[in-house]
Amino acid sequence: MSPRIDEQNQQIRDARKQQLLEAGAKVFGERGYAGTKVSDIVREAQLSHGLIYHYFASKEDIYIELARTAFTTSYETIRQVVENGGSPYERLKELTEGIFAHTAGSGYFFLIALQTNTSKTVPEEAAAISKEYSGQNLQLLEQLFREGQKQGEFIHADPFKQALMYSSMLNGVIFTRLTYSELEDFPQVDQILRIFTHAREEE
Amino acid sequence: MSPRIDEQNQQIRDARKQQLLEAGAKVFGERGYAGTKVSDIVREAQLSHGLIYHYFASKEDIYIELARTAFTTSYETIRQVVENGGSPYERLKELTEGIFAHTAGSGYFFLIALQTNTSKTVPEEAAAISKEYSGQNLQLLEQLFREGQKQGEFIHADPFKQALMYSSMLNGVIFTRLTYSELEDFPQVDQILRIFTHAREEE
DNA sequence: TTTTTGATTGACTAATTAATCAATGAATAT
DNA sequence: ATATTCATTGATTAATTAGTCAATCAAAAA
Repeated sequence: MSPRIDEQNQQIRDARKQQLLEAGAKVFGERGYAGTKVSDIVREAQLSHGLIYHYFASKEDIYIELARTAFTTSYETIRQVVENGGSPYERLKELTEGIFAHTAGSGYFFLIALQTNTSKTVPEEAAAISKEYSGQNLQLLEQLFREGQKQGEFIHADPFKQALMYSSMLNGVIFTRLTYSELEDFPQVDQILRIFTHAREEE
Repeated sequence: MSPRIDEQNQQIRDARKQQLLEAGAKVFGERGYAGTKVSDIVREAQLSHGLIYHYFASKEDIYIELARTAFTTSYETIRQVVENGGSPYERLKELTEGIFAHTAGSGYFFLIALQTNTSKTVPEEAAAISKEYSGQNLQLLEQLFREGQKQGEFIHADPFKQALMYSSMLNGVIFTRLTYSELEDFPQVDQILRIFTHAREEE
């Protein structure tokens, strides 16, 4: 009776949706929400214009789903490392290296998170998600800095500001690296972390 | 014969153009090129929709003029400080403090320069200007790091990468500060510059 | 082979936004 | 007062882009 069984249809649907999300991540990341046309996404995905509306209600909808993914994964990444064992410095280093490794090839989800955080033109719901998670991420980092200061590994300074400084710096460096992707050994994690630690000549 | 003398007309024209450029800087900075409507600019400037086309050929045109201003002034700022007297560290510190002071209230020109550098949706001519000046700015910084390393003030590392690191970090921090503008004493310039100097406990 | 179901297409419509232009307004010399 | 010139307006047109939908296609059961 059915030309395809449900499971097969589900597989097709999953694959197409994934294809559209990946294409969306790329073009939204590169061109921003307002700068991206629906036609850009479907061209990247090599699908027809109409099909995107079979899987998403609107351009806003696909962006919101991407933003949600970006924030939940970044939060989980940070939480896992921060709640890990090891000294605060070790955890901060592991986190930093992990983030750089993760954004090495394509930082599209990073870019989506960043623009969702900062742009006034993203869908309202995405901005709301961003606000929620950004605060949580900062709290995790703040706690890490607090511990590191208590244990004497980190210099004393307002932990919240240190968390802000850390994420600012990360944003800046990752952003730059997406432009100069051919550079090897950029950035040097140890060098960056010197901002937060006590003086010591080289590692 | 003439209802207004040329000089008067010129004054009016100058004032209006300035008004539109300031409004444009604000909304382009906040919303990006693609996210900005011509109606956003004229609303901000409190002028009629039609008038913007009396002073600029197109939305692209006004953006290009803003981008040019952003890049020429940033280049001049950097050049002046870098070619100043003082040790490399002193000059780097002066530059950094100057940039933070300059972008304290509204960093609209900073934001325009940044997005012109990184977005794929800005007018082609603006992107060309950006490419030219960004390279020049980096060269100035690279030279400063080279000198600082020669004189022993700065740690040894590829001067180009240090210049990139410096500008990345600046971008990240200024960006963050535009969101958290209520923060006092953020960032601490001395703390940032520790990335580039030899170990020493506090200043 | 035929039928059925749901994915897929792309021409079409609707909505948004850039750009135009005929009409108006404000200031000043005559 | 009137005439002149140029800045200014906003309704209108043009161009772009989001979203729709009737028709088509592909795969498998009957």
